[in-house]
Amino acid sequence: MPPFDMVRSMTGVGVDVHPCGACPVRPLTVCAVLDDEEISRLADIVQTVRVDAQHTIFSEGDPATNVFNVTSGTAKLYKLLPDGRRQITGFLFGGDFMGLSVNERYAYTAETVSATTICRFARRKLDTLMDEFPKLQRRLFSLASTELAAAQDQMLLLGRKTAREKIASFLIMLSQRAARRGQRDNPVGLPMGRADIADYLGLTTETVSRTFTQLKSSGVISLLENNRVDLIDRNAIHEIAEGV
Amino acid sequence: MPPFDMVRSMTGVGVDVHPCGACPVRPLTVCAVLDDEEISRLADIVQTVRVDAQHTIFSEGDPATNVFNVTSGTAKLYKLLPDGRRQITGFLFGGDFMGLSVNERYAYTAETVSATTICRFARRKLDTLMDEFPKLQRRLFSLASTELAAAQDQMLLLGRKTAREKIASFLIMLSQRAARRGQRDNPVGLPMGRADIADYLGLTTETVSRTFTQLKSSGVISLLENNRVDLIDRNAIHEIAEGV
DNA sequence: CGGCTGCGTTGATGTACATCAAGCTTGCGC
DNA sequence: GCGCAAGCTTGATGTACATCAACGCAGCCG
Repeated sequence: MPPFDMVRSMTGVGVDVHPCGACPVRPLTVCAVLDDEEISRLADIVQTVRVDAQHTIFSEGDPATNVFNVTSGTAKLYKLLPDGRRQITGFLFGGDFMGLSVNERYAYTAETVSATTICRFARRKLDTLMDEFPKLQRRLFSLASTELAAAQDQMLLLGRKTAREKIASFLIMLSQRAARRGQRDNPVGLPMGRADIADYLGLTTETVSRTFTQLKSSGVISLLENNRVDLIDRNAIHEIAEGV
Repeated sequence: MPPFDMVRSMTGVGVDVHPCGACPVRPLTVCAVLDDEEISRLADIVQTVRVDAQHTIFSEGDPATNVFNVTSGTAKLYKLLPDGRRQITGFLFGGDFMGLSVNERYAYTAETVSATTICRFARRKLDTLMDEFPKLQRRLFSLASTELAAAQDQMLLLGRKTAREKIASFLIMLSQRAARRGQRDNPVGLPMGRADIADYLGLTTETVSRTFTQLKSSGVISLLENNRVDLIDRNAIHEIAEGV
């Protein structure tokens, strides 16, 4: 599957879904700090595209010519080892920025999980705009700081938490991020499959599955239809997540 | 042990070791992008301090009033779970910046490993200076991007690599960073103890020790005095690290 | 000098999670 | 409606690494 990075028409990709002015996640994103005048300058260098589920946005090693902002849907970032072992380094939802860790070449592959709309910026043009609007630069720096803190949390999870604690942490994280997007924080939807969850948490699909059933048996969660999870005892889940 | 964050005189801490003009790691750090005039402005808000081994610089949860730059020695950053499990999220050597992931409060504890000299900046003053020198801001953003990419590598390591691959990756990383500082890339010194290595790689001290002896037996490394490691077959180590 | 302490190594055993292997459910094409 | 494929769950077994336990070897201090 060719990356759609620079391509305008290919399977599963549509262009110009909505203008920046009508962006549903503007207050969450990098755009939050810009006024209407400045947004229109940003709009000049952006292209909003729609991508179907399970499509590659860009691949590890590609020249990093673009950065992206997810406006709706779900995407994932991952790195591979030569024998196929995979680590998902992050899931992206509406409002999330993709490409902060970029240096010349993408250090990971980005793929959609569900149908997704994203804004695409040419990096060079965004750099120019950053020089013009220092608060844009400040904003991106602040986003990078936050993401760095999240990465450190994830290291603690991967290096030191048990399967049970990992799943509990994952559910809390999804719930909190849904709330930030203005959605209900319970029940929490799982747009990604078990394999993706496993590769995000450093587990196997079997262990993920078993741990869900175990949490269900102990009464702290309930598995609903459509891959949604009811956090019955949120407090207990939180304590499990923190390893108490 | 009280953090020395705001304290000028306490055990193991000395002040004003060298001026910025004579900074040995200036080309590696955030300061690389500033000219002499600008450096002198930076020097106004910086304090260079010397800290003995095994001292806490700041603790997780403290108000993040300062950021730091290590000029010599070794420090480590770590997060704890309530029951004492620990994840070291990074080691810092001369030239490394500390505090990029900071938001109001420190998200981790910083401790010296060996005797260390660090530059301390008041965050508020650095923020002001960033507004004045956009290239300073750009530089910090770029450092944050690089660190984010490193964090993703570490996630792959923690989530998907075997003990053998983790140790090999660790040695390669130390070697590359030594080279970047202008030091020899072989043999590589291990200023930290086995327990620190274990908590960085998500292992136990026993497994770290066994894995070192195993790598020694297979002839790719040799353990020298003073906790130094000779990378005999660098190529083999690289391949082990990448999981080939 | 001798005993103590901290750290690293090595050995014996245990276990959380991986691996291997079926079933089960759901959705889709024909 | 039937057959098939893909994904989830559950069970049996294996194993990499953790845990528990000695032991060796400096460095240090009395």
